[in-house]
Amino acid sequence: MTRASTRKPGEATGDEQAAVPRRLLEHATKLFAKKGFDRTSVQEIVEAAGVTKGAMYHYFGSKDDLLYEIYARVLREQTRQLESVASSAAPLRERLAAAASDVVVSSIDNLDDNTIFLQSMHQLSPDKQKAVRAERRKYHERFRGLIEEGQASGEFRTDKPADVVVDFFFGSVHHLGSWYRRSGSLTARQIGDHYADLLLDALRPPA
Amino acid sequence: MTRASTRKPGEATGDEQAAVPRRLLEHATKLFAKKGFDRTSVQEIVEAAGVTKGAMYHYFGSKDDLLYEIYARVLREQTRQLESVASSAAPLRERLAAAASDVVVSSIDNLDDNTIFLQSMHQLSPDKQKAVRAERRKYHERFRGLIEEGQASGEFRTDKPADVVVDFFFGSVHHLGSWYRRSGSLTARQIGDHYADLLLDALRPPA
DNA sequence: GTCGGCATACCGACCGGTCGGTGTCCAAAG
DNA sequence: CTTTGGACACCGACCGGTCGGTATGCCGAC
Repeated sequence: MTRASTRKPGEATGDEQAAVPRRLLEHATKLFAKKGFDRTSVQEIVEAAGVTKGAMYHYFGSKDDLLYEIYARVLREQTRQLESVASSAAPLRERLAAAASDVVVSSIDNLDDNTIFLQSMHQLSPDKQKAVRAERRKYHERFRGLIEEGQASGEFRTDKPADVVVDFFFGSVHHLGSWYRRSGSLTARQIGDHYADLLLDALRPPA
Repeated sequence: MTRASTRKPGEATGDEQAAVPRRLLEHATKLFAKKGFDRTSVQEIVEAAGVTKGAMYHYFGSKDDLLYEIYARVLREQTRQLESVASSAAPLRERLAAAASDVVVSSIDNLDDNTIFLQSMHQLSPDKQKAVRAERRKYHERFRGLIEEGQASGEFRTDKPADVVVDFFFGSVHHLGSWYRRSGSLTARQIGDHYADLLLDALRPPA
């Protein structure tokens, strides 16, 4: 209407640059994190993204779909990152420390996604929830593999089951969103290194 | 009508023993934990509790109120328990280990309340949310005090800020509900002791 | 002309909360 | 002993509003 310039779909137009699906995902993420999934209406999302419901239901099958896409993107990214660090040639302790610190930093960088994961996972439809859980599981198993490697080599204590340690650590990571504030005195990397130190030292064989 | 026996209000009647407010709280807890706060309708709660909406709004001011009462009860109990352990005469390391293990056990015993805390806290009205946060904060500060005591005495490492360690640990605790299953091979106390060990060992001064 | 890419109007379901009533018990009056 | 009155505990129909989703139409590009 008001905007008469010819443009190819998906191309930038100046103020509202990104393609429609991207904008929807972006604003949905922010709103879900701030108000929760159920309390964010589709109307709010499309208004924030500057489109209408028709546009949204043109690209996404449902409100659930939106949430699922947000999850899937984050999970893919974190899995990719872990795989890259874990399979490097560095010594085991360094690989684990890097993986631990990295996941903290990336969780802080994307605090919104993290918050959503925490609060809204259980509101997904059962089958989509299953898909997300399976992906998350793969991630945890890869991480656990690092710990088991250290237990086998004698570098890490063996009196604590590796899966308990993994759940222990990722509990901490998932909860970053509930207390970390950017205004705090510590940077994301500092927190990440602290967390990695705590994990590594907790894994030292007992005296 | 059908029940003609004389009884004092609040007294057991056989099949539906507990008083109405108690029953409401109990069933609300289960439903909130299973389906989330927003997805549980007042109608469902009162049906599960075997009463009507009129009864519920007679005892509680709102659906929010129900949630708040659930929180408050758990927080009071955990605070009481921590205070009792922390102020005992035992050596510091034992007090901290007991406090850590206890909070894990109590969190597992009341997995539902824990789940709700995680998922629904942000859906409370702002002022009630503030009240809950303040109470939670007091709890954390008491716990942090134990760690600072050990840092001052040289028993614990001082290169990690105590509040980071507290958030690290309680992240793990709050997330128990997302993975712990009663069908698993470890008892609540075993998990608690594992977690306490990990915490205490992570706090050992570095080599 | 027809097809993708939206906009707009609208539907039916549901939800939290309200409100006028009802049964029961107890205590004081007669 | 009987009556009365009213406090308490609860019932359940109902209301205003909101929400996810859909049906239909328009419009420029090819």
